[in-house]
Amino acid sequence: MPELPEVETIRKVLQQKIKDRTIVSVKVLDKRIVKLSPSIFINSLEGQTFNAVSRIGKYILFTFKNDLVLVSHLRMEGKYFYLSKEDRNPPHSCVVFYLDKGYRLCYADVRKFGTMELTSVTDLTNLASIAKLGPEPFDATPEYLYQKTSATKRAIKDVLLDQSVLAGLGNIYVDEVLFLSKIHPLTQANLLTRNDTVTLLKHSVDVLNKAIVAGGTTIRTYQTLDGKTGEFQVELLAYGRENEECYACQSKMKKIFVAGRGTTYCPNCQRIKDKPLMIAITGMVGAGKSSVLAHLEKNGEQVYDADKIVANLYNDKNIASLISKTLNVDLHNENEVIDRDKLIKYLQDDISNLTKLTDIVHPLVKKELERIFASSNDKRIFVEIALPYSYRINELFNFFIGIETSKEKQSEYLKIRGDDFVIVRPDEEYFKNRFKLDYIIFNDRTLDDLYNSIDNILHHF
DNA sequence: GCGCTATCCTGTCAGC
DNA sequence: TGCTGACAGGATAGCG
Repeated sequence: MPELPEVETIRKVLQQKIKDRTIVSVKVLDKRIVKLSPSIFINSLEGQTFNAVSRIGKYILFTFKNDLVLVSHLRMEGKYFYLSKEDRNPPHSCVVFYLDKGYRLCYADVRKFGTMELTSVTDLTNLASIAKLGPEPFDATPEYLYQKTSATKRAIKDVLLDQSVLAGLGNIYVDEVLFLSKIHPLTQANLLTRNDTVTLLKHSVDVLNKAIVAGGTTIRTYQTLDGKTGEFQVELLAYGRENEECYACQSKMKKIFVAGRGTTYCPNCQRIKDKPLMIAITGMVGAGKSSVLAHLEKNGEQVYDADKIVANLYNDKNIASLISKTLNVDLHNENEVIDRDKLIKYLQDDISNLTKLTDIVHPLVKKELERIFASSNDKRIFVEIALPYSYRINELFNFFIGIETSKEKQSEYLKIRGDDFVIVRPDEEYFKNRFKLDYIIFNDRTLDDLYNSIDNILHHF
């Protein structure tokens, strides 16, 4: 996934290898890469001599001695190989440039996302892909960035990825820049201050410069055409560090999806301004989640119970109708809301019905929690939720507290409650995701001990 | 016009 | 062991 530092590293090596070399012939092995007729592409390039290799944003520009420019974008997996007579073309070769003295410049692209276009030096800035590029972070001013961010409500991560705003940053470096700037990736761009844009630009320039010195970042398959890999991955502070400790505060790094991109951030260092912290209280069935929630509420905290949200959904006529219609089964009672007895029977008839139901209900719970989050003025919100990791509901939460108890205590509790048959799945789910939790409380003593344990955690938020 | 999502594409890996 | 589906993400088309 080459971004500006990787492209710059590749450009430097290309410049050394192919300057003043002449293209004897060209073979287009995959037409999808070349954005014009292959025959025109080939005829235009044969006999041309490379003059310089430059770069704008993530685009590589091969300039020839007759004013022609080959504009190449590597997208996700594009690579150049400089090969001698004896070397075989690498797998997934798409375009081969046969050079003088028997050498070849080969473009290979596993996923065929890369592009090649032809233009002239004079028309370069009119080429659509180049014309819309914003300045690189090295050339942008805080005033420019502030003008761009204040004009949109999009998430700041989305804006920084937009090449028409700033050219050169991609998913990896945006995560790094936001981490260093202590800005949450989902922060609405128009809520940033001018000082924030100063910080963002400063860190953008710093990160890109450091990565260029390190020869780029090798996450998956990136390498330069002389086979070297980048070294910046060892310096990454955020990208790809989900569930690892934040280098600044030791909180567990979280992963969410922003603008369809995997995004890693620190929930403690990168908080959304003026928005509450969302803290999930999860854990084993019968371990004391509800007691913890009641204790927090008594102490003036804002609390919600996901089970109550579900119960409210079942009592909503529109939702009840949607559930019955989607599942194609009558679950109404005479008041047109969900009938609990019918629902339990429906679930007992076929265990796979549970998944069908949660496919409808869990996204609605997520929506309701999003609404609560968006409209709240509280400092923090606690939500008791048995399955926070399904349907990406976890993306709403900054921290997770797990409550556990001994098997003996749990069975005692379940005997009193008398419904242990439904409990297996939540506990399985809980233990599957246990390693992602920020705090775990083991509750096998008194209620006061449980309350003390939760109170001791609160000062972290 | 803005904001969001699907699409392109294939190797890799986790889960069953 | 082998199959399936999710995921990786830069750029863009298309939809509401």
